[in-house]
Amino acid sequence: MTQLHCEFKNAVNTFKVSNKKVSGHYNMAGNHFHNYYEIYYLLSGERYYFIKDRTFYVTKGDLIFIDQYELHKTTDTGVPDHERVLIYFTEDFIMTRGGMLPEILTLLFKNGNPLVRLSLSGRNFVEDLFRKMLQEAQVKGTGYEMAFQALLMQFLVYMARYLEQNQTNIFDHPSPMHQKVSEVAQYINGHYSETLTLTFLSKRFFISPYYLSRIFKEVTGFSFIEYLNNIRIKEAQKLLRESRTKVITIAEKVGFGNVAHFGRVFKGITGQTPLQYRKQNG
DNA sequence: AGTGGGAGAACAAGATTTAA
DNA sequence: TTAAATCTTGTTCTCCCACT
Repeated sequence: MTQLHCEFKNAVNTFKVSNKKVSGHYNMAGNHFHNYYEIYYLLSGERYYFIKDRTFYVTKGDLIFIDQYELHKTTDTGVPDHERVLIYFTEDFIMTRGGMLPEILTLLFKNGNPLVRLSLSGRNFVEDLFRKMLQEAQVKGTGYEMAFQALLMQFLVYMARYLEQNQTNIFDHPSPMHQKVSEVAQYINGHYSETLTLTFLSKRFFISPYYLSRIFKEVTGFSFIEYLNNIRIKEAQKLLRESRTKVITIAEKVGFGNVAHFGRVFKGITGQTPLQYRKQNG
Protein backbone atom coordinates (compact mmCIF):
# COMPACT_ATOMS: atom_id res chain seq x y z
CA MET A 1 0.00 0.00 0.00
CA THR A 2 1.57 3.31 -1.02
CA GLN A 3 0.28 6.59 0.19
CA LEU A 4 0.85 10.26 -0.36
CA HIS A 5 -0.93 12.46 2.05
CA CYS A 6 -0.91 16.23 2.40
CA GLU A 7 -2.79 18.49 4.66
CA PHE A 8 -3.12 22.16 5.39
CA LYS A 9 -5.07 23.35 8.36
CA ASN A 10 -5.67 26.43 10.44
CA ALA A 11 -8.54 27.66 12.55
CA VAL A 12 -10.63 28.80 9.61
CA ASN A 13 -10.07 26.67 6.60
CA THR A 14 -8.76 23.32 5.57
CA PHE A 15 -7.90 21.32 2.56
CA LYS A 16 -6.44 17.91 2.19
CA VAL A 17 -5.52 15.87 -0.83
CA SER A 18 -4.29 12.33 -0.80
CA ASN A 19 -3.44 9.61 -3.22
CA LYS A 20 -3.53 6.02 -2.10
CA LYS A 21 -2.77 2.77 -3.81
CA VAL A 22 -4.28 -0.20 -2.04
CA SER A 23 -3.12 -3.72 -2.71
CA GLY A 24 -5.53 -6.50 -1.83
CA HIS A 25 -8.82 -5.94 -0.03
CA TYR A 26 -9.64 -2.96 2.09
CA ASN A 27 -12.55 -1.56 4.03
CA MET A 28 -12.26 1.90 5.51
CA ALA A 29 -12.64 2.64 9.19
CA GLY A 30 -12.91 5.88 11.13
CA ASN A 31 -14.97 9.03 10.64
CA HIS A 32 -17.95 8.46 8.40
CA PHE A 33 -19.35 11.91 8.19
CA HIS A 34 -17.67 15.29 8.60
CA ASN A 35 -17.99 18.96 7.81
CA TYR A 36 -15.73 18.73 4.78
CA TYR A 37 -16.76 18.45 1.18
CA GLU A 38 -15.16 15.31 -0.17
CA ILE A 39 -14.21 14.35 -3.71
CA TYR A 40 -13.25 10.76 -4.44
CA TYR A 41 -11.77 9.72 -7.76
CA LEU A 42 -10.95 6.15 -8.67
CA LEU A 43 -7.80 5.86 -10.79
CA SER A 44 -7.91 2.08 -11.05
CA GLY A 45 -9.79 -0.90 -9.70
CA GLU A 46 -13.39 -0.98 -8.51
CA ARG A 47 -15.22 -0.24 -5.27
CA TYR A 48 -18.67 0.03 -3.80
CA TYR A 49 -19.42 3.42 -2.31
CA PHE A 50 -22.30 3.64 0.11
CA ILE A 51 -23.61 7.19 0.55
CA LYS A 52 -26.48 8.17 2.83
CA ASP A 53 -28.88 5.41 1.91
CA ARG A 54 -27.68 3.66 -1.22
CA THR A 55 -24.69 1.96 -2.80
CA PHE A 56 -22.91 3.02 -5.97
CA TYR A 57 -20.69 0.76 -7.99
CA VAL A 58 -17.58 2.83 -8.66
CA THR A 59 -15.14 1.96 -11.40
CA LYS A 60 -11.98 3.43 -12.95
CA GLY A 61 -12.59 7.02 -14.00
CA ASP A 62 -15.59 7.63 -11.72
CA LEU A 63 -15.88 10.66 -9.49
CA ILE A 64 -17.88 10.84 -6.28
CA PHE A 65 -19.00 14.12 -4.71
CA ILE A 66 -19.84 13.85 -1.02
CA ASP A 67 -21.65 16.71 0.62
CA GLN A 68 -20.87 18.03 4.10
CA TYR A 69 -22.16 15.77 6.89
CA GLU A 70 -23.27 13.05 4.48
CA LEU A 71 -22.78 9.56 5.87
CA HIS A 72 -20.51 7.48 3.61
CA LYS A 73 -18.28 4.45 3.42
CA THR A 74 -16.46 2.51 0.73
CA THR A 75 -16.45 -1.26 0.70
CA ASP A 76 -14.71 -3.97 -1.26
CA THR A 77 -16.32 -5.47 -4.35
CA GLY A 78 -14.30 -8.65 -4.13
CA VAL A 79 -11.85 -7.44 -6.76
CA PRO A 80 -8.49 -6.65 -5.16
CA ASP A 81 -6.28 -3.56 -5.68
CA HIS A 82 -7.42 -0.03 -6.36
CA GLU A 83 -5.96 3.46 -6.45
CA ARG A 84 -7.82 6.61 -5.61
CA VAL A 85 -7.43 10.36 -5.17
CA LEU A 86 -9.21 11.98 -2.25
CA ILE A 87 -9.76 15.69 -1.80
CA TYR A 88 -11.29 17.33 1.24
CA PHE A 89 -11.99 20.99 1.69
CA THR A 90 -14.11 23.14 3.95
CA GLU A 91 -16.51 25.81 2.82
CA ASP A 92 -14.24 28.49 4.29
CA PHE A 93 -11.27 27.30 2.31
CA ILE A 94 -12.97 28.09 -0.93
CA MET A 95 -15.67 30.62 -0.09
CA THR A 96 -13.30 33.56 0.02
CA ARG A 97 -14.28 34.84 -3.39
CA GLY A 98 -17.71 35.72 -4.68
CA GLY A 99 -19.10 34.72 -8.05
CA MET A 100 -20.94 31.54 -8.80
CA LEU A 101 -19.33 29.39 -6.14
CA PRO A 102 -22.35 28.62 -3.94
CA GLU A 103 -24.34 27.65 -7.03
CA ILE A 104 -21.54 25.43 -8.26
CA LEU A 105 -21.17 23.69 -4.91
CA THR A 106 -24.91 23.07 -4.84
CA LEU A 107 -24.89 21.76 -8.38
CA LEU A 108 -22.04 19.34 -7.68
CA PHE A 109 -22.65 18.23 -4.10
CA LYS A 110 -26.38 18.59 -3.50
CA ASN A 111 -27.92 17.38 -6.75
CA GLY A 112 -28.95 13.99 -5.37
CA ASN A 113 -26.56 12.12 -7.64
CA PRO A 114 -23.05 11.85 -6.20
CA LEU A 115 -21.57 9.70 -8.97
CA VAL A 116 -20.17 11.16 -12.20
CA ARG A 117 -18.84 8.83 -14.87
CA LEU A 118 -16.35 10.84 -16.90
CA SER A 119 -15.59 10.62 -20.59
CA LEU A 120 -12.04 9.77 -21.59
CA SER A 121 -11.15 13.39 -22.26
CA GLY A 122 -12.80 14.34 -18.97
CA ARG A 123 -10.63 11.83 -17.16
CA ASN A 124 -7.48 13.15 -18.76
CA PHE A 125 -8.39 16.68 -17.82
CA VAL A 126 -9.18 16.01 -14.16
CA GLU A 127 -6.30 13.58 -13.67
CA ASP A 128 -3.97 16.29 -14.86
CA LEU A 129 -5.46 18.72 -12.34
CA PHE A 130 -5.20 16.15 -9.56
CA ARG A 131 -1.54 15.56 -10.39
CA LYS A 132 -0.88 19.29 -10.11
CA MET A 133 -2.80 19.51 -6.85
CA LEU A 134 -0.85 16.65 -5.35
CA GLN A 135 2.37 18.23 -6.45
CA GLU A 136 1.48 21.61 -4.95
CA ALA A 137 0.47 19.98 -1.69
CA GLN A 138 3.62 17.88 -1.61
CA VAL A 139 6.22 20.45 -2.60
CA LYS A 140 4.61 23.29 -0.65
CA GLY A 141 6.31 26.01 -2.71
CA THR A 142 5.60 29.72 -2.23
CA GLY A 143 1.87 30.35 -2.30
CA TYR A 144 0.98 26.69 -2.62
CA GLU A 145 -2.29 27.16 -0.75
CA MET A 146 -3.37 29.74 -3.27
CA ALA A 147 -2.18 27.57 -6.13
CA PHE A 148 -4.11 24.65 -4.74
CA GLN A 149 -7.19 26.79 -4.33
CA ALA A 150 -6.91 27.91 -7.95
CA LEU A 151 -6.62 24.32 -9.16
CA LEU A 152 -9.59 23.29 -7.08
CA MET A 153 -11.62 26.16 -8.49
CA GLN A 154 -10.67 25.14 -11.99
CA PHE A 155 -11.77 21.60 -11.24
CA LEU A 156 -15.10 22.68 -9.74
CA VAL A 157 -15.89 24.96 -12.67
CA TYR A 158 -14.92 22.28 -15.16
CA MET A 159 -17.20 19.78 -13.45
CA ALA A 160 -20.09 22.23 -13.28
CA ARG A 161 -19.83 22.78 -17.03
CA TYR A 162 -19.39 19.08 -17.61
CA LEU A 163 -22.62 18.35 -15.74
CA GLU A 164 -24.47 21.05 -17.66
CA GLN A 165 -23.51 19.42 -20.94
CA ASN A 166 -23.77 15.77 -20.04
CA GLN A 167 -27.00 14.17 -18.93
CA THR A 168 -26.41 12.90 -15.41
CA ASN A 169 -27.27 9.24 -15.41
CA ILE A 170 -29.31 7.66 -12.72
CA PHE A 171 -27.31 4.58 -11.81
CA ASP A 172 -28.99 1.30 -10.96
CA HIS A 173 -28.55 -0.47 -7.68
CA PRO A 174 -25.75 -3.01 -8.07
CA SER A 175 -28.09 -5.87 -7.05
CA PRO A 176 -31.57 -6.52 -5.61
CA MET A 177 -29.91 -7.02 -2.23
CA HIS A 178 -28.45 -3.52 -2.43
CA GLN A 179 -31.84 -2.18 -3.33
CA LYS A 180 -33.54 -3.89 -0.40
CA VAL A 181 -30.97 -2.56 2.05
CA SER A 182 -31.31 0.86 0.48
CA GLU A 183 -35.04 0.78 1.26
CA VAL A 184 -34.29 -0.12 4.86
CA ALA A 185 -31.70 2.68 5.07
CA GLN A 186 -34.21 5.16 3.67
CA TYR A 187 -36.70 4.05 6.29
CA ILE A 188 -34.14 4.57 9.05
CA ASN A 189 -33.34 8.02 7.68
CA GLY A 190 -36.99 8.95 7.92
CA HIS A 191 -37.70 7.38 11.30
CA TYR A 192 -34.52 7.66 13.39
CA SER A 193 -36.33 9.66 16.06
CA GLU A 194 -38.56 6.69 16.82
CA THR A 195 -37.60 3.51 18.64
CA LEU A 196 -36.11 1.25 15.98
CA THR A 197 -34.97 -2.32 16.42
CA LEU A 198 -33.64 -4.87 14.01
CA THR A 199 -36.59 -7.14 14.81
CA PHE A 200 -39.08 -4.39 13.95
CA LEU A 201 -37.37 -3.60 10.65
CA SER A 202 -37.04 -7.24 9.70
CA LYS A 203 -40.79 -7.71 10.13
CA ARG A 204 -41.58 -4.53 8.23
CA PHE A 205 -39.39 -5.58 5.31
CA PHE A 206 -40.18 -9.30 5.44
CA ILE A 207 -36.63 -10.55 6.05
CA SER A 208 -35.32 -12.61 8.92
CA PRO A 209 -33.45 -10.43 11.44
CA TYR A 210 -30.30 -12.49 11.08
CA TYR A 211 -30.29 -12.18 7.33
CA LEU A 212 -31.03 -8.45 7.50
CA SER A 213 -28.20 -7.94 9.95
CA ARG A 214 -25.82 -9.68 7.60
CA ILE A 215 -26.76 -8.02 4.33
CA PHE A 216 -27.03 -4.61 5.97
CA LYS A 217 -23.42 -4.84 7.07
CA GLU A 218 -22.35 -6.23 3.73
CA VAL A 219 -23.98 -3.45 1.74
CA THR A 220 -23.46 -0.39 3.93
CA GLY A 221 -20.30 -1.33 5.77
CA PHE A 222 -22.14 -0.39 8.98
CA SER A 223 -23.91 -2.68 11.39
CA PHE A 224 -27.55 -1.74 11.90
CA ILE A 225 -26.84 -0.07 15.27
CA GLU A 226 -23.75 1.73 13.97
CA TYR A 227 -25.73 3.14 11.08
CA LEU A 228 -28.68 4.20 13.22
CA ASN A 229 -26.41 5.84 15.79
CA ASN A 230 -24.48 7.70 13.11
CA ILE A 231 -27.71 9.10 11.67
CA ARG A 232 -28.90 10.10 15.14
CA ILE A 233 -25.63 11.75 16.14
CA LYS A 234 -25.44 13.58 12.82
CA GLU A 235 -28.84 15.10 13.57
CA ALA A 236 -27.89 15.78 17.19
CA GLN A 237 -24.83 17.70 15.99
CA LYS A 238 -27.03 19.81 13.78
CA LEU A 239 -29.30 20.63 16.70
CA LEU A 240 -26.29 21.43 18.90
CA ARG A 241 -24.87 23.76 16.25
CA GLU A 242 -28.06 25.46 15.23
CA SER A 243 -30.10 25.69 18.43
CA ARG A 244 -29.75 26.27 22.14
CA THR A 245 -31.82 23.19 22.95
CA LYS A 246 -30.78 21.34 26.10
CA VAL A 247 -28.74 18.20 25.62
CA ILE A 248 -31.38 16.01 27.29
CA THR A 249 -34.05 17.31 24.89
CA ILE A 250 -31.80 16.75 21.90
CA ALA A 251 -31.15 13.20 23.07
CA GLU A 252 -34.90 12.53 23.14
CA LYS A 253 -35.50 14.27 19.81
CA VAL A 254 -33.03 12.11 17.94
CA GLY A 255 -34.34 8.87 19.41
CA PHE A 256 -32.30 8.10 22.51
CA GLY A 257 -34.16 6.86 25.56
CA ASN A 258 -31.77 8.45 28.00
CA VAL A 259 -29.01 11.07 28.11
CA ALA A 260 -26.36 8.84 29.65
CA HIS A 261 -26.49 6.55 26.71
CA PHE A 262 -26.72 9.44 24.26
CA GLY A 263 -23.55 10.95 25.72
CA ARG A 264 -21.76 7.65 25.50
CA VAL A 265 -22.62 7.16 21.84
CA PHE A 266 -21.95 10.81 20.96
CA LYS A 267 -18.46 10.62 22.37
CA GLY A 268 -17.85 7.31 20.69
CA ILE A 269 -18.62 8.78 17.26
CA THR A 270 -17.32 12.33 17.51
CA GLY A 271 -14.63 12.01 20.17
CA GLN A 272 -16.24 14.90 22.04
CA THR A 273 -19.04 15.36 24.54
CA PRO A 274 -22.15 17.14 23.23
CA LEU A 275 -21.36 20.40 25.02
CA GLN A 276 -17.76 20.42 23.86
CA TYR A 277 -19.06 20.04 20.33
CA ARG A 278 -21.49 22.93 20.75
CA LYS A 279 -18.79 25.14 22.23
CA GLN A 280 -16.54 24.49 19.27
CA ASN A 281 -19.11 24.62 16.49
CA GLY A 282 -22.18 26.43 17.82
C1' DA B 1 -24.44 25.53 50.62
C1' DG B 2 -28.04 24.40 47.46
C1' DT B 3 -29.61 23.58 42.76
C1' DG B 4 -29.65 21.88 38.14
C1' DG B 5 -27.54 20.39 33.92
C1' DG B 6 -24.24 17.43 32.28
C1' DA B 7 -20.57 13.51 32.13
C1' DG B 8 -19.55 9.10 33.11
C1' DA B 9 -19.07 4.33 35.65
C1' DA B 10 -21.03 -0.14 36.88
C1' DC B 11 -24.25 -3.56 36.24
C1' DA B 12 -28.09 -6.39 34.55
C1' DA B 13 -31.25 -7.29 30.88
C1' DG B 14 -32.01 -7.47 26.40
C1' DA B 15 -30.74 -7.07 21.46
C1' DT B 16 -27.54 -7.81 17.74
C1' DT B 17 -23.92 -10.11 15.40
C1' DT B 18 -21.21 -14.01 14.17
C1' DA B 19 -19.74 -18.63 13.36
C1' DA B 20 -21.11 -23.00 12.46
C1' DT C 1 -31.30 -21.34 10.87
C1' DT C 2 -29.59 -21.62 15.46
C1' DA C 3 -26.96 -21.01 19.48
C1' DA C 4 -23.25 -18.71 21.53
C1' DA C 5 -20.63 -14.70 21.90
C1' DT C 6 -20.62 -10.01 21.89
C1' DC C 7 -22.42 -5.56 22.07
C1' DT C 8 -26.08 -2.15 23.27
C1' DT C 9 -29.10 0.01 26.31
C1' DG C 10 -31.65 1.60 30.57
C1' DT C 11 -31.07 2.32 35.34
C1' DT C 12 -29.02 4.26 39.05
C1' DC C 13 -25.58 6.51 41.44
C1' DT C 14 -21.60 9.68 41.86
C1' DC C 15 -18.98 13.50 40.64
C1' DC C 16 -18.21 18.01 38.47
C1' DC C 17 -19.15 22.66 37.27
C1' DA C 18 -21.63 27.06 36.93
C1' DC C 19 -24.79 29.77 38.95
C1' DT C 20 -27.17 31.78 42.78
